[in-house]
Amino acid sequence: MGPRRTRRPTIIDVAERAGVSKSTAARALTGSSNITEETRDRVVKAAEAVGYERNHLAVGMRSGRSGMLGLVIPDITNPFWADVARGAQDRAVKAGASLLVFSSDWNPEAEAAHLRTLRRARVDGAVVNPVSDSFEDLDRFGLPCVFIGSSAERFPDVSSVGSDIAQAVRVGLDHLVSRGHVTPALILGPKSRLARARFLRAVHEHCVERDVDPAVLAIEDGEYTVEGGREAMKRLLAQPRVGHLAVFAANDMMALGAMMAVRDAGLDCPRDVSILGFDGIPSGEFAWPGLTTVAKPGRDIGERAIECLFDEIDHKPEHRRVYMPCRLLERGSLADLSAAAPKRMAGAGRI
Amino acid sequence: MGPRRTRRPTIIDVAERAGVSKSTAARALTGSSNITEETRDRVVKAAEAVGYERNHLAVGMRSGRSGMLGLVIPDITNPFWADVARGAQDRAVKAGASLLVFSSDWNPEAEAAHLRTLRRARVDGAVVNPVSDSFEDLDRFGLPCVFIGSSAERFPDVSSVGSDIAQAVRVGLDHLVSRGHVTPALILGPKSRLARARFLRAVHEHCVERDVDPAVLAIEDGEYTVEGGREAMKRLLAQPRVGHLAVFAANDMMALGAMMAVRDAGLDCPRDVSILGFDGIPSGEFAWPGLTTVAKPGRDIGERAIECLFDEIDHKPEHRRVYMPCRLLERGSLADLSAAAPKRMAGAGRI
DNA sequence: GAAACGCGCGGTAACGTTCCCATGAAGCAG
DNA sequence: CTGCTTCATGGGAACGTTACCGCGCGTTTC
Repeated sequence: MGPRRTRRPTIIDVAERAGVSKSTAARALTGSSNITEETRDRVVKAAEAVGYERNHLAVGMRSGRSGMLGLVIPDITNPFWADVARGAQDRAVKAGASLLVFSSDWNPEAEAAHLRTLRRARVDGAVVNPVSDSFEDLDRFGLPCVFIGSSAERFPDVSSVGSDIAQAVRVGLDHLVSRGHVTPALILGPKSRLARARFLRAVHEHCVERDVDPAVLAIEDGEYTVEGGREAMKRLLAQPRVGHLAVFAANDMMALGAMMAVRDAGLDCPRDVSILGFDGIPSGEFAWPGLTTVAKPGRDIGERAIECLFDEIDHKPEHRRVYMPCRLLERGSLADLSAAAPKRMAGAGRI
Repeated sequence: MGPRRTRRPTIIDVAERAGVSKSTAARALTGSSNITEETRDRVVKAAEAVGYERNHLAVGMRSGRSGMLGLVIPDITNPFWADVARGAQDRAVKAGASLLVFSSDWNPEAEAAHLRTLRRARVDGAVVNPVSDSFEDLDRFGLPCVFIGSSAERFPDVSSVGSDIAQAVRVGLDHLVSRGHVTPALILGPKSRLARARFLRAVHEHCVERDVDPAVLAIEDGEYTVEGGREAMKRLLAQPRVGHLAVFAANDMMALGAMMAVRDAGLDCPRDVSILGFDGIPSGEFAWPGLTTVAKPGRDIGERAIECLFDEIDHKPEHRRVYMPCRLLERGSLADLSAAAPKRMAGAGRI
């Protein structure tokens, strides 16, 4: 930027200008004791005068703490992970640390490469959404580490932060029931995914509590994408049914895809079909109708993960597993079939 | 992670194990010349055996290049900036560098603080979307720097990368015209914004070329938000008009808000009103109808900015101002009123 | 056959910081 | 007045790496 690209002032420059040794200058600047108030003043003034800025590289070398943290997520472009990154960033900045952010694209090799880079950069620790199945790569990391997400459960020795799926499913189902949808159909992810099993287990538990036979729930699987949701919904609509259909999708993208399928079939959401999503991506707000969904607290998860990482770095092994609560984001994709409020629906239709 | 948190091996450990001096080990590992193939092999083997990983902090100290770059954007949560960040990230990784990412929240003080942090971290340079109006903070940065975005034009001495607004407006207007909308209304941002003036100037130029009087175009202003767009569209709809209304919004959020206003008024998009957006945010895909828009190449901008930054770092002052072309993202929010293809419209309605 | 040269390698300094220890002065008690 | 403690300060080492210089050996060149 500026025309001059000159040598940056070091603590020695400061010391010379203040007429003290570099040891004294360092003491003054780090705020340690055993120093005259007058000397400290002189040093601080000198530092300002020459525009001194502590060299974090050198500090890192000397102290073994670089003040940098790593974040490895699948894709910063994905709104959920952007949210996580933002939370992590804010928390790191608050503690005076910097964040090195990497996207792995769900690719184990890229993940391993990024972890290597982080190690070489001498980060103090890292927050990772593990995509690799092999314990190998991740265990080799050898630095303080906190995992994010459901897949983290494969690694019992590592602290992890994630959303509370059981609670989220409960919130979603409670809302569905309160709107009169007692036996919603489910659109789930591929059978290979751990998250699917957890989701389904939570649904079963909820059903048992409410004396509903889980077997009556229609279930369709699909990829965690718009297309996957669209296809799954097509199959659901092809099944014989009476009256209103309610669907709980395990992912907002699938929910949006399902919404498209409803439109494709010439039906209306929420009049004919109610859709509940899961994630809380911003796109859901602009769909028509707005997608009602159970929102994961991405930002909180990011913040919390960094906090756990600090504990890990300081060898305070307190929380090993943190599950953050999700909350309902009510928009317009659910019909209200409950006996308590049929007027609202009817009214809306007739005005 | 692992139970052991032991000292990391240094190049000296490698040298000892290979039975050479650390100079030789360094030569072998940096791939420089003047070394026997056999010795190099021995050193490399030794390095692998002890699990050696070069300490980038030390390298940075010695060489004055930390291999780290900074990225300061308003908000990583914003899809456009996430896209930029992703591009920057990928390009940095490709060059073996790491990216320190910060969000400024359009707050000049936060921006200044982040720039200070980057300087202390000894990054080799930074890519910044400048929010501060004052040249002061930014000029003080004193490191190689590339700006992103239209506001960068306030700083003539700094390289910048942005989208080519003139070209984008042209693409948008050409598409509108090709669909039979010759005199679209405009929804623009606040008068205070630089981007507004640029947008409007491009529209005028286009009109002059096509012998259209720019004065006939209806214009409404609003904040760059959904609500701003909604209000602006309300005002447009309140004006007397005959037949179909076409609108070019200067921002996707505003366009989505406009779409809502159309629905609020009991009208249909694209039957009664056509809407063209500008940005290319993913949410536009899930709106109904899908939002046709002129997409900014966020990822390319990020990549290109990092490339410029490398040039800046290497003192190759080649491109000072780079404008990246935008492209049309055709979805469903435009009616086709052109004489050339009325069959498609009619056909779609009758089948 | 001696000088010159190239090449592989080792020793050392330096990057900027902080921590430990030594030094000397001042204060204080015996 | 002496011996002890206290305290501000300075000197030096160390963190891990690489660049520079010099040394010895083998090869080439009149």
